[in-house]
Amino acid sequence: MEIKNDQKMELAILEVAERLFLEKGFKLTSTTEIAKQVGCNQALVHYYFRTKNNLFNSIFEQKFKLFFQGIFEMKNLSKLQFQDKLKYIIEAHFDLLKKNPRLPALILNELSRQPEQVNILREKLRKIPEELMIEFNTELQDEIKKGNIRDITLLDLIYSMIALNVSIFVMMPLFEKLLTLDEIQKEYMIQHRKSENVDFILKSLRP
Amino acid sequence: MEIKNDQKMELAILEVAERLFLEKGFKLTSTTEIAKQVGCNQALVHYYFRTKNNLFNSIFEQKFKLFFQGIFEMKNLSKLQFQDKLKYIIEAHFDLLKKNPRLPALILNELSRQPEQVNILREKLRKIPEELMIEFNTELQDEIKKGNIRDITLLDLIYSMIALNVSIFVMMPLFEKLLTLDEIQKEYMIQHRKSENVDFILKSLRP
DNA sequence: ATTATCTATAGATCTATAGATAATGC
DNA sequence: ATTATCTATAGATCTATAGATAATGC
Repeated sequence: MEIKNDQKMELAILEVAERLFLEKGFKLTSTTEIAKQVGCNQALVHYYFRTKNNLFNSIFEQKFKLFFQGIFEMKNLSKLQFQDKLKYIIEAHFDLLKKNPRLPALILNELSRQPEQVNILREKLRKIPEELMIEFNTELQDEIKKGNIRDITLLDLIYSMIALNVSIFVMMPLFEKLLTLDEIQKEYMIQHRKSENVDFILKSLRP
Repeated sequence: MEIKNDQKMELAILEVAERLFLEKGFKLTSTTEIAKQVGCNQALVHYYFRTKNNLFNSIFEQKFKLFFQGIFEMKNLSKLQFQDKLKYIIEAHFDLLKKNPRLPALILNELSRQPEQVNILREKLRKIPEELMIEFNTELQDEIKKGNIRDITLLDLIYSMIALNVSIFVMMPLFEKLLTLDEIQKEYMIQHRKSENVDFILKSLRP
């Protein structure tokens, strides 16, 4: 159907698989359907990746890393004052989710499969945000001492951010079904949520 | 294996099915496994419910109602002042989730199946909380006018409550895997989260 | 020669039903 | 007689592989 010349077949399989795995999760995605949507036969999927598990893992690992390291990837924010920095982080986190709206659901649903895999991921996680978290935490404690924000632990703050940010994307499919939203309404809701989350958190942190 | 005399078989099937559907969702739960865990043969599951869909729906509908009407079921709270009432509602919602920790995931994952079902559920939803929401909303607007809390819409407030409350239960399986929590740590986290959510919301609502 | 793609198929599911047998209620 | 339970099986998947054929790189 499509023109898939050269060595692009492997990439095409990866692309379709990524989309389907994000949509339906591991078990509900069949190599048969992947092949159908790619436009090749089902055996070819196994030719390149041998097992469905391999195919899934090569996608999942990369997405998993993206999700978690993205949280604390604050580049050159050192000049900003704390409130603005926090606002920037919340918004960056939100934007990351907006670009990968089905990612949280995938991680939450699929991490229970494969207990061995969890250990590898745990290690990968541990390395990434350690220094950044410590750095940000000292800043947070400074601001609390200075009386600029109320007393709160970094973990409680992060939880609130993740909960508020992730929820809109996790619940959006439900809203779409129940409220029959069109694209414009959906986009509006998402934009509103972004500013509202920042506002809600900053207001809660007032001394 | 177990003693299943009398007409208790149907109930036994429902119980096991409920647990498995909540654990694994519709498609990943087989009538074969339900039967195995009940201790009967697979045909019996179909004898009582004919199709797997029927079995699922009879469970899902009831759970779905439970989840949504629970949010606004504030009994004799009229005497309390607004802040305390809000605290009570947040905690009641949290407790409901604690009793049904896998329910949100089920609803989020399974509502996409069966578009016909959605309409029925939408109707059921519409009736329940209408008056309660209006009543609570006027109270909210009163408090804002009196200057007791900052300006916020009811929907934004409800979103924050649901997002903060639901997230801990949706994310808990992930935490358990990644942080290898035992039951005591888990219970502690949940209790902490309950009081923290109330605190976070009330602090954010200060004028 | 090697690599990519295809056809065909074995072996595991899983749902739903048909038809036999056991248990129960008059 | 009716209802509950069982055995057996048809028909749909689905994953993974074997083996044939086509395409590509020297």
